Amino acid sequence: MTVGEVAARSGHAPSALRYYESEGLITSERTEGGQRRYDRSVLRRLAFVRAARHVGLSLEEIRAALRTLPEGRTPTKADWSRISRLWRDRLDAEIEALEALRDGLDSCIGCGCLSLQRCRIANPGDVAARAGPGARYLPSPLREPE
Amino acid sequence: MTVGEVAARSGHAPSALRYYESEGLITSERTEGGQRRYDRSVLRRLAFVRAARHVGLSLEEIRAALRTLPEGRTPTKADWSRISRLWRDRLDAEIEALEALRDGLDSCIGCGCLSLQRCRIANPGDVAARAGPGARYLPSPLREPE
DNA sequence: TTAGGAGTTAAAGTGCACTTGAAGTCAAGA
DNA sequence: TCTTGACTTCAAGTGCACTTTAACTCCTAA
Repeated sequence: MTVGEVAARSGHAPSALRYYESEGLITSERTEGGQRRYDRSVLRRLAFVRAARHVGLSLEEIRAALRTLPEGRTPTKADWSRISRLWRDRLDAEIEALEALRDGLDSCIGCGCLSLQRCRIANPGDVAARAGPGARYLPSPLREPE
Repeated sequence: MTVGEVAARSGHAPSALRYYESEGLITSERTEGGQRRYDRSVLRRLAFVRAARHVGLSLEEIRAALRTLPEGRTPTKADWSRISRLWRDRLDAEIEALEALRDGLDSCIGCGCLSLQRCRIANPGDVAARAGPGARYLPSPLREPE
């Protein structure tokens, strides 16, 4: 498949495909003339990339996840499943944080207080405290500013 | 209050305070010598800014929200409450989208399929379709790429 | 064979939300 | 008064994830 075909079928822009390749997320063969030709399997990788982006993973993290795919053989369902199961935890954590924020709204901001010391919304260290060294890539809405 | 004091008490870096002022989110008086002096009310505005950022609002949106505060009089609880009630809808939408994604994981990616045409995770147009012209500022994990 | 749509590269640009740096000024305590 | 830490501005830099541009080459249908 050509870049244009993959772009159309995957929904990623051609420039994004080249970028992903430069970042080591996907690979391609080349024709004599130097044009890219993709294996069908790239579509699944790209689907994974898109889904992972939606879950809030950075390209860095996605690259790390894709690196755990087997080199020689075609990835199986179990391979993809193993990788994507990690998202579950992440999503649960995000949902939990958002729910805490939402419920806090009713009791705290909903009442108009916005107390600086006590309010967990205005001062969400406790809600997002997990965003320590190990949580660099939490999606921005939940990430604690420096 | 000086910049340093506000920074310490609000948790925003001094550079961020200057940036917010340049962006019209907060204001300050000046001393004879040109240094900033802040009113105590700026702390509440900054608390609002921080909370709104956590909810995923852009500075542009926060500025718009702050513009609806009364010019002349001190904002009341009702004023803050009115503004922050909008977040509730946003949070609900986000939580809903994340839950759909999470539940989809179990049935779809959990099984390893990642089907391009049918999978709502790999191809989340239906989940995130709301990210049309009016939803520019959905937090990145839920925003649909162009 | 040839026109022209599709592809190539490297480098620069974009947008957001800031931070950093340089060079200089202010203000408060000793 | 003097020192020194805190402040000032403006411009440039940062990080992520790409997109755009320019100048050029490839490949396929007519």
